[in-house]
Amino acid sequence: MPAITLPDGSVRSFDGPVTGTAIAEAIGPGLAKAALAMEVNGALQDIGRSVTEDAAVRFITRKDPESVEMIRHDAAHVLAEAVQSLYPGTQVTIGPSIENGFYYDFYRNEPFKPEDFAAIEARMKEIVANAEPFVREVWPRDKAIAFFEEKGERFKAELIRDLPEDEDISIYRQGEWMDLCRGPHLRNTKDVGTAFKLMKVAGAYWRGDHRNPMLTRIYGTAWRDQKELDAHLHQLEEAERRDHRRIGREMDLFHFQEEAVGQIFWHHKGWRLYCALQDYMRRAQTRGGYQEVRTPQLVDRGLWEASGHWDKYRHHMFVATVEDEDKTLALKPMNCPCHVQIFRHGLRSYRELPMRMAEFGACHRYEPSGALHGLMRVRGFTQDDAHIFCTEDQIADETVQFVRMLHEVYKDLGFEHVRVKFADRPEQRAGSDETWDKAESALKEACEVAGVTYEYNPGEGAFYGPKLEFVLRDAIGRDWQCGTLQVDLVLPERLDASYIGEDSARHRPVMLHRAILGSFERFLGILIEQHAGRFPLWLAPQQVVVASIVSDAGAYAEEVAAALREAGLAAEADVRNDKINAKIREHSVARVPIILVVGRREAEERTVAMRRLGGKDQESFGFDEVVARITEEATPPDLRKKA
RNA sequence: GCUGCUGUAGCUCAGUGGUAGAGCACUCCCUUGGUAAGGGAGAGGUCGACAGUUCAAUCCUGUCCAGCAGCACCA
Repeated sequence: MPAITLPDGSVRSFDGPVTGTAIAEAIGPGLAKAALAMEVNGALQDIGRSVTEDAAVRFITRKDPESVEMIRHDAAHVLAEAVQSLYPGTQVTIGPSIENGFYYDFYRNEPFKPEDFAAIEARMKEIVANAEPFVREVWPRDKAIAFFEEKGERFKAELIRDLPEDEDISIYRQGEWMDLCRGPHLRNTKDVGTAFKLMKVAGAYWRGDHRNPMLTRIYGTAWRDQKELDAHLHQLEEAERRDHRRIGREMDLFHFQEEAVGQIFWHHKGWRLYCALQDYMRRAQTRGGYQEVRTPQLVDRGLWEASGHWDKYRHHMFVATVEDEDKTLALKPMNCPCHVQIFRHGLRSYRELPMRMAEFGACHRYEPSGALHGLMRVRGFTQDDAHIFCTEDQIADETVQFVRMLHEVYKDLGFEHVRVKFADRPEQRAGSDETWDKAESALKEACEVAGVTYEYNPGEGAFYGPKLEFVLRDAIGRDWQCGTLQVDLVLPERLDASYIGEDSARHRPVMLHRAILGSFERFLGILIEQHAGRFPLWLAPQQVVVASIVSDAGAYAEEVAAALREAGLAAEADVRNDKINAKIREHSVARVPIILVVGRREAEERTVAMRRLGGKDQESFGFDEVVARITEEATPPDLRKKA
C-alpha cells in the first residue's frame, strides 16, 4: 500500500507496487511525458522501477540538473554500442559521466583516431533515433560472468567478479546491446538527445593503475540541448584563446627550449611581471611579520635523508656530484629542511615564537615528462614559501592570520572566489597515528577559530601532516589549487628542531608550511589566463607606449616616455615611420593598456591623447597631468590602500 | 613514465622520393599619414637528431629528443 509523498507535500496512495511511470501518469500527462527518471527517498532510479513502500518521490525532467548527468552516462552507453557495432572485437570496460561530458574506455589493438568520430557519431545518432528502451535486468553473478567471458569481454567479467557479494548484478539492455551497469538510466536512447559531440581520444590505464594495460578512451561532451552544447564549445574556445603559452609568446613574456626542459626563459617583459608580483608578495609578507631568508640550492643528500625526502622522492630529485669530492648533493626540491637549519642555528627561545620564516625558494623537481605543461607544471620553480615555527597553542592564531592574508592577496590579484579543502592523512605517511590525530584536530580547531568552512579531501594530506588547500576560481570558471597550509609535527622531530620554553626545558616547535601563490611560475600562468593578458596597469609588463603620428612629434614622444620612465613606469616611445593605425594595432595586439598618441598638435600644446586598450575614445591631458594620473593608477593595490 | 598525435623560416602553416614555399614579423627604400594592418624591395631554412632502405630521403622504416592531449604522478 505505498503512499507516495511528492515534493509539494501531497501524498498519493497506490494499491500495490507501482512504477515511476505509473505514478507520473497518475499525476498528469505532461509530467508523464517529461519525466526521465525519479528520485526515491533521495536516490536516483530508473522511472520504470517499482516503488513498493511508502516513499518520497521526485521526478527528474530535462529541467533538473540531475538529468544532464544521466544524459552523459547514457551517451556513454550509446557510444559503446556504436563503437562495438562499427568495430567488432573491441572490448568494453567502463564509461562514466564526467564534468561536461562522458568517456568510455575501450580495449582494442588499434587505437581510435579523431577521423573515426564522424562515423561513430553518425551511428550514435541512429541509435538515439531508434529510441531503444533501457531495460534493467538482474542476473545471477555466474551467468553474468559466463556471458561476458563468452563474448570475450574479459574486463567486464573482471569487474563483475570484483563486485561485492551482496550487490545485484544489474545489466542494462538497449535493443540488442547490453552492458553491466549500476544505473540509473533514462527511459530510452532517444532521451539522450543529439547535443553531444565526441571530443578526443586518449590513453588511460585500466582501473587507473599504470601497471595495467592501456586502454583507448574516447571523450565526448553532452548537454541537454544544442544551446548548452554551443555554449560549452564556446567556453573551450575562450580557454584556448586565453592559453598562457600562447599569450606568453604573443606578449613576448617567456619561452621554453629543449636545452632546459621544464624550465623557463623569462624575457624582459615577463620578468617585469614576475618582479611586480614578487615585490607585491614581499610587501605582504613584511606586513605579516615574516622574516625573509635565502637558503642554498645544492644541499648534501644527508639532509634529505634525515628529512625523509631522499627515501620517498629521490627519483624526482636532481642529483649533483663533483669529480674531486666524494659527496652527493641534490638541488633542493623544497625549502623546509633548509629553514629548519636556520631555526636550529643557535638556541631558540619560546619568546621568538611564532617565527615566520619566508623564502622565495627556487626549487627543482624532476617532474615526469608527461606532467610538464607551460608555466603550470615545470621542473624549476619558485615557491612563495614560508614556515612558521610555533607552539601548538599558536596554531589557531597563525591560521587566522594566514587565512586573512591569503584572502587579501587573492582579492588584490583579482580572485574573489576561494574554496578550502581539508586534506587528511594519506596512506603512506610519516609519524604515528597519535601525532596525526593531534595535527588534524589542531588544524580543524584552527579552521573553526578562523571561521573557515571547508570540504574534505580524504587521504590527500602531505606525508608529514594534514593540510588546507585553497582553491580559487578564475574568470571563466576554472578552479586552481594555489594556497596551502600544512601542520607538521614530524619534520621538527626528524630534523631535531627545538626551543627553550618558559620552563627552561627543550620543546619541539610545530611547523606550519604555507604558501599563498604556490609557485610564482604557475600563478603567473593562472594570472595570464585570468586576465587573458590584459593585466591591470600595475601588473602590465609594458604599461604605456607613446606613439608619434608624424616624425616632427618624435622628440616630444621620447620626452613623454622618458618622463614616465622617470616616474617608474614601463613606458616606451614608438617613433617608427609607420601610420598611427598600424602602431595602434600593433600595441593593441600586444595588450599594452595605455597608448598615448602625440602628433604635431600635442607637441605644440605639450599634451597627449590617451587611448585605453580596446577603447574607442580618447582623452586629452597635459604633460604633467598624464604622468601623475598614470603613476597613480599604476600603484599596486596594497600601496594604494595605505595612501 | 604510459598511450596516441605532432615536429618545415622568429610566429602560423602549405608542400614534394630528385636538397623547399605562403602570410605575418624582420631589414632597406618610398610614404609624414590623427586612433586596430599604406606601398615596394630584400634577407631568412642541415625540413627536430641519429641510423637504415634507395642511384637519390625533408618525404619511407627504426631509434632517440622535444612539444601537444589524456592517463598516472605532484613533498
